[in-house]
Amino acid sequence: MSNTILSRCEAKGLRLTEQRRVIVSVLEEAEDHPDVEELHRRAAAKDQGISLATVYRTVKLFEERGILEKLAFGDGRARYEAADRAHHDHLIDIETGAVIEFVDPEIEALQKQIADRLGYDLKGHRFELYGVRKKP
Amino acid sequence: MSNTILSRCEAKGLRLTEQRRVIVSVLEEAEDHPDVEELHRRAAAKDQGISLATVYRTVKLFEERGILEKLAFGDGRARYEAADRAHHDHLIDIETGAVIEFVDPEIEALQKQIADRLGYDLKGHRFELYGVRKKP
DNA sequence: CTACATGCAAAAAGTTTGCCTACAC
DNA sequence: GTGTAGGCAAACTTTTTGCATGTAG
Repeated sequence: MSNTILSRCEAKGLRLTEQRRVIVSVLEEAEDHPDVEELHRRAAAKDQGISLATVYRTVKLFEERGILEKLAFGDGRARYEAADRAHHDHLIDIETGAVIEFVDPEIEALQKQIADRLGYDLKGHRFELYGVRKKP
Repeated sequence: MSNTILSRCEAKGLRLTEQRRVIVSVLEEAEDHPDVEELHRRAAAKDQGISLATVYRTVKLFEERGILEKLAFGDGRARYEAADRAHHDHLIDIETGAVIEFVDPEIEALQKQIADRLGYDLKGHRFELYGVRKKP
């Protein structure tokens, strides 16, 4: 089974306009966590006519449909990443804003235990650590 | 040693104006995670003349001085809590926005291990889990 | 053909700032 | 008395929305 953002859009019956295809390709290619303006910049580089409003409407739609996840890292901007990726967590550098992804099997297991204890289901959960780079 | 927000303001030599005293008392009394508008509402209820701009300036100042921590839970608003409280983490209910605080010694230890491995110092770190309440 | 998506510009919502007055120290 | 804080309103930033037009299915 294909797990691309595009295939998930098709599976949900979303209308595949030119603009959405471009935004999807930008998302597929992104290896970082661009905010909406950055997504727009990259999309507009591929296809001039895309408006910022369309990018906002598209990421919001994709989030509602479970295709993207919205992240909030404390600066005032929303960031998005594909929701179907293997689960991972984030370490955010307080000073530079850099985001490091990591996976730790033990912390994954603990997350489930804690959520269970509190009566919660970790649908779309994530783990965010905020720190500063150690001086060597 | 007293660890109230007020005593930390004094320790940092901050000028204690009437408005700051009121905002501090609102923060001391808060058991939830009010956003800035809600802080302003509560502060204005105690002392009419406090402006929203002052609340913004005050929480920003307190954050810079390490007295408060800024939280971002995905809605577009900043929330603050006292930075000197015993460390704890947050479980955020995706559907209702409710925030549950919890502490787990194992996850605390793992956080430090992971940060160490990645070369980070967990200054002002926190742990946020996003989930949905289980249907019974 | 028709419902839905887009562009543009205006409006909202949240936050910051300039300027002048007021007050803590 | 002096430098810093506050009030007010304007500005800024991020996000949403109304409306007329375009287009995917």
